[in-house]
Amino acid sequence: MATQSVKARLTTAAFALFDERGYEHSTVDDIAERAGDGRTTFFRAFPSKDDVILPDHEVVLSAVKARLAASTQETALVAVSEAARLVLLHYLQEGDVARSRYKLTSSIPALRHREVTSMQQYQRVFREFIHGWMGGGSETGLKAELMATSVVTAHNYVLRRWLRGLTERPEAEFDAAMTSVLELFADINPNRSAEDEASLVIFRTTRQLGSVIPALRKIIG
Amino acid sequence: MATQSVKARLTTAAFALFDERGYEHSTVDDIAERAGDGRTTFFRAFPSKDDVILPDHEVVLSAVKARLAASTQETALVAVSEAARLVLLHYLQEGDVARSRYKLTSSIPALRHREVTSMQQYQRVFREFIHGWMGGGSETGLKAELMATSVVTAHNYVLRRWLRGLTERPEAEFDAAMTSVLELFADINPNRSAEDEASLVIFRTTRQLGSVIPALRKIIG
DNA sequence: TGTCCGTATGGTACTCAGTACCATAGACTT
DNA sequence: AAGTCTATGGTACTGAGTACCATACGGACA
Repeated sequence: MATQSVKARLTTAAFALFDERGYEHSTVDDIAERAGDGRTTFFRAFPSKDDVILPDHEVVLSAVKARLAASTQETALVAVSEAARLVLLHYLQEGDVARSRYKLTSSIPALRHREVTSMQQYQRVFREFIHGWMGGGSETGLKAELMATSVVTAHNYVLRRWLRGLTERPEAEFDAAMTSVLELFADINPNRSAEDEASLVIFRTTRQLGSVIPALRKIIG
Repeated sequence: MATQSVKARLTTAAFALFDERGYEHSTVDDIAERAGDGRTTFFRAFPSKDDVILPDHEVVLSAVKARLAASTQETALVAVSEAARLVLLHYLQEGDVARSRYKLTSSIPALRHREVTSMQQYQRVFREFIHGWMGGGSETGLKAELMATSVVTAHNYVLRRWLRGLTERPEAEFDAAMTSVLELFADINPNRSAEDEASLVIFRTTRQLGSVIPALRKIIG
């Protein structure tokens, strides 16, 4: 065990104890002792007891930031989608650990708070990135925020379905969810130019087609 | 002061102390003492130290639930909008108290967590209501969640602008924000029937209008 | 080999939030 | 007047989080 890193040792010890006795009945002393470390070492590795259930949050968050930073103005939306995908993939790779965590965060308020906070951090990163992509003006502030929360919400929705065992194809569902989110905001894509696209909008009206066509012809010219 | 309720006494004492010494340097003992109460009384009024910052969260949350419950299938969207408005109005009525809280939640992580949690609770109420309105099927789960988060996000966006002193007309901005959110989701309104509305969709194409009209005429009949 | 130094770790003592339990003071009933 | 119910205060305890100190380990250098 001494070959593992401090964080890894403490994390496995903590998950084992939480599983055996529950979260509240496992003290930080217990966790440190089972890991063969001192209490002080625990608090050096994790700022608080809660943080042991999301041991590599910082790493994933950095990966998200890096993925976003590596994009251009044209590939921004792809970057957003793939950055969110990174988070999902991390959970999928964790497998049973992610499931154990889900059990804990579902039942212990303190841990749910911790998880919500981490999601807020992702959301903030996405919001700032999207707002910057839109130019950063005050008139796009709300739209950027709506888009960021929607991306995170879609991610969480698919993640939760997978954690509950409701889907065998989380990645496919994620892609579908992300597509529908991006479609929702498609009209505010600042890269879309009127010239190089064949946009098409349909109105249905109670008026006869013949009475509308002259006006249409006048508009299109 | 003895005429005030326990909660009110403790709240004013807490805000005063937080303002003087800061949150971390005000212990629960200090707050209770200044309010003229015992420490036990504090924890009977508030489940934790954090909660003193949102003393009537439960009341507002109940009001939101009540407003939603008092709606019909047809007035659901109005109810959502007005329920969210209730939350905003409560903050506006608080005035400087809301501003003091904003200063605290902006700088103290523990209090920010507390506020985020309360917003999550609103979001949950909206999500369940909207999902029920949509029929509760699994195919509408994501849409309901997106809509609920968007409503809360729009509310928070306007609220934060007001808290920062960026707007003199928070209610008008709220209405505008809520309108744009509801427009965003307008196509998934389950009450909309094809018969009694004049829907209109426009496509722009590179083809000449004359070459498209025959096909259009064929469709509309 | 011995000394020096920076770093990682463990231990101790303290503050304070949160819980459990008990005692008492009013208020209201019968 | 006795009894009961509720609100409150007090005391003692657990455990998270912090500050500080001591020591052990490992490499650099003489």
